[in-house]
Amino acid sequence: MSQNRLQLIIRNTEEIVTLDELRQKLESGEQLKGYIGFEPSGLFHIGWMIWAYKLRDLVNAGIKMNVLVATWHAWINDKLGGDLELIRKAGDLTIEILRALGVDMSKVNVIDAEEFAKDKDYWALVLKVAKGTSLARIKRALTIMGRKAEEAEIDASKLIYPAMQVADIFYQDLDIALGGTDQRKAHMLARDVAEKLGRKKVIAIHTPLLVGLQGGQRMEAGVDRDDYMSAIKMSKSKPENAIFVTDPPEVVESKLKQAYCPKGVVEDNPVLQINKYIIFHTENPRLVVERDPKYGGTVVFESYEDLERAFAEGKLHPLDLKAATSRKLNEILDPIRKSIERKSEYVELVRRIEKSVTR
RNA sequence: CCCGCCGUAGCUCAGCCCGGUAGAGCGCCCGGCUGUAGAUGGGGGGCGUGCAGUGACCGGGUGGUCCGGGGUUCAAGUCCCCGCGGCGGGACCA
Repeated sequence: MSQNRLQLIIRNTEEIVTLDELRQKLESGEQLKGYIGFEPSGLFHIGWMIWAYKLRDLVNAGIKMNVLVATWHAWINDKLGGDLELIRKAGDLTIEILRALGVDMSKVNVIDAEEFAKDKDYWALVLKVAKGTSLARIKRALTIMGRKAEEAEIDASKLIYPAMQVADIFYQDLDIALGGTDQRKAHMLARDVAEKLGRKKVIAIHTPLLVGLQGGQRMEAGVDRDDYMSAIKMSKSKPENAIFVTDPPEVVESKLKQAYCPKGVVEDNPVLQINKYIIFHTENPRLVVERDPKYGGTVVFESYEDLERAFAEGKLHPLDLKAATSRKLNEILDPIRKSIERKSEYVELVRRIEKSVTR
């Protein structure tokens, strides 16, 4: 039984830090607490489904999960034009989509980061964390440092961000922190500082990240304004880099059609990755490729490995792969779209967020 | 979590590679130096004492669980293993 729980927790993850600790905690039989934080920075893109499914797994494995709606954090990172009200709403929408994705939200504790910010003890923790590390270490944990951060204008609040992330974890007194591998730095900082402050050392569970549709860059919800401007300048027909769960079927189709997917190339191939991390992670992990008999006829892949091999060997044409992927992905997204469309306020909200991100 | 560097006197570090009596600089303490106080006829000087001051100065002195625990060896700061602590870097993608 506990073996099954462990399997449920670790399947489809990129890494567990550490597996031994997780195994021990599970065996201890105590009620474990975990969390995932997300920045309401735009629409829910399909890359987020990876951690959403993992959240579902953790809930089903009996872990008491908190979902932290990181409104302040998003605000610090200038998301959605720094409009805190809109950030809050985007958070609500995300929660709604998690529900639609099959996460049992009745068992999940949704927390607004603003609740933390109201408590002076929280800020005391932030300071203690800051005291327990070095400036160099904090800078290293800065996610935005990745890009052209050297020149980028960076206000001082962004230096506080990592300390807040660590304080978030301590404040909730967690056993498990869930996130994409981009959260690794923050989680590791939390583990290091935990030793110093005599706090619980969280187990970090990291899910893989999806590359953007153009390959290379990661699928990012809040498309950078400058990037976007230069993108539309260069070419009007250039597809956006991400597929959102709220995209209509034909948009999904057209985005995928234009996605980076050279024949036989596996590396950084977004279409393959969608199969690997989403389609083959569902309860129905198979891909049906319908083809004209003159191209070899319909094939069914029962495992991602088979699919990748066929593609690498050139036995599967990118167009066929894209078509099949669109069909399957739309099948998966359909119930989510429907549940959002049922409420006109959400439809309106999607439109607003869309505008705000890209403007 | 992974990798690397570091941990030796109060402080900054050398010594470790190549095993054989633990070092330097700074600091600290004592003195050298300057000033000053002090019942006696006046004046001068010396010494001792107290107090104060002073220097990239000169003497003299003070300095150590060599991070901890094992191991190898006749002998460990030095070599090997396991830890702890500090720092820096890495960690999907760029």
